Amino acid sequence: MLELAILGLLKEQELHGYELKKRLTDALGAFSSVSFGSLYPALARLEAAGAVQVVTTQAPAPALPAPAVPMTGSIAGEAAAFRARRAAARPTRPSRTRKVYAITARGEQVFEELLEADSTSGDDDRAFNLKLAFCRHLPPERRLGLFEKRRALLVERLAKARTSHRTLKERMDLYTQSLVDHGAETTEADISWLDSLIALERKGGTPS
Amino acid sequence: MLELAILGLLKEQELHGYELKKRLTDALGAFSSVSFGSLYPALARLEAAGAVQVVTTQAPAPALPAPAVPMTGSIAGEAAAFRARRAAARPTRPSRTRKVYAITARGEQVFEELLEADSTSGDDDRAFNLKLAFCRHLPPERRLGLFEKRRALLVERLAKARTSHRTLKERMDLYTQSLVDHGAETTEADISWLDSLIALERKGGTPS
DNA sequence: GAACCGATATATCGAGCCGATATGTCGAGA
DNA sequence: TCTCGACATATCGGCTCGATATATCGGTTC
Repeated sequence: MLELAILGLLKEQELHGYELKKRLTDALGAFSSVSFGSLYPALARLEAAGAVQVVTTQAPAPALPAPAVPMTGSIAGEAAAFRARRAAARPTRPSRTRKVYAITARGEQVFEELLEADSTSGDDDRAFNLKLAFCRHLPPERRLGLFEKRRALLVERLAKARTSHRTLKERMDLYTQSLVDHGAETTEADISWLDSLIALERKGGTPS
Repeated sequence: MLELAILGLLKEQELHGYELKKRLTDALGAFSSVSFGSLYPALARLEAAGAVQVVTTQAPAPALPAPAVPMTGSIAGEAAAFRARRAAARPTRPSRTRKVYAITARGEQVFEELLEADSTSGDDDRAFNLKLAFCRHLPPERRLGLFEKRRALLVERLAKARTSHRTLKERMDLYTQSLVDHGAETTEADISWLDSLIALERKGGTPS
């Protein structure tokens, strides 16, 4: 499941592990945190599978990522200005011992397989959020299929929750009842949201 | 995290592993699925820690296996109810090789510790749902503390999502933007729900 | 200028959880 | 009879996590 995120990010830009982790937690931190303990093994797996490839080690890679940091030569003062500039625009300063990864042709193939695979894990929600974050790489009809499959899953989950709530209401205490109720409402909201996504898709409003 | 659920169920009734799994997936299946691959090791851990205890093996199981347990289980499944009905209608003859577990005094202690522990895992949501399903065993003021701690976490998450959405909007495509938006709305709804739970708690409407 | 701190960067470890699978019993039905 | 599905326990490999180890670099502090 992490592979999908890694490949999705590498599809856009070559990155090293640390930066990869920062982008993952920045963009999707609310939904899923990523730890180094899973990131680095995942990168190793992908490399072993030929899906990614180390393109740079120990070098600042002058070609694309680093836009030639000017490095003002003044010695005294303006530490505040320097700090502000560093905080505002930070183009990934080069450092020693980093491994920059790039996606391979095989990796592109794996990426698409992962995007369309039925989530093997029981954690459907996280998987769908991840897929949504990268579904722009899918052709429109497959994207639509992804949305509708997700919608069907949510409808089924809602139905199960409703029958469960009806048949077990007497046995459940108020807290569990409230939990199930709220879960059902959340699922309803998810379905409505998916409906809006599907409608947008049918209209043809496909973004970049 | 599974320990909490196991102890919570065993607090109400002595059960064997298979039945334990069925009740878990029946009642909380919408939120978290439980597999044997985690259930049996968890039971072994709990037994090693002295939190549970095997009370019956090779159960002869006459009419009433559990002595003086009034079956007030609030967490029970539709299928479990069906089985109970069928068992009442026909004389149950199961079964060989099953291990019925009971909670110990030490287990009760562990249960309360788990209920109040800050979730060590990154999976806060599942953990809170589980805690809510068993929080009736907590004294009211601790229950309130649990709710308010959860509320604070959600507020923080919402704030982070909002700033993230503001600062990274340009980088994100429409799908990811929609995902973050919907996540924020869901979190808002969660906070409102928690507010209603807190209000109910302050009013003193403590159930069973 | 030395000593320290935080950010950068890679990597491993133990433990928990999951899906899949193995093993075996039992009752119902083809 | 013999197979099929439910019951029941248990293990295996794999993935993810939090914690931890290691090391460099820039900036702050004394």
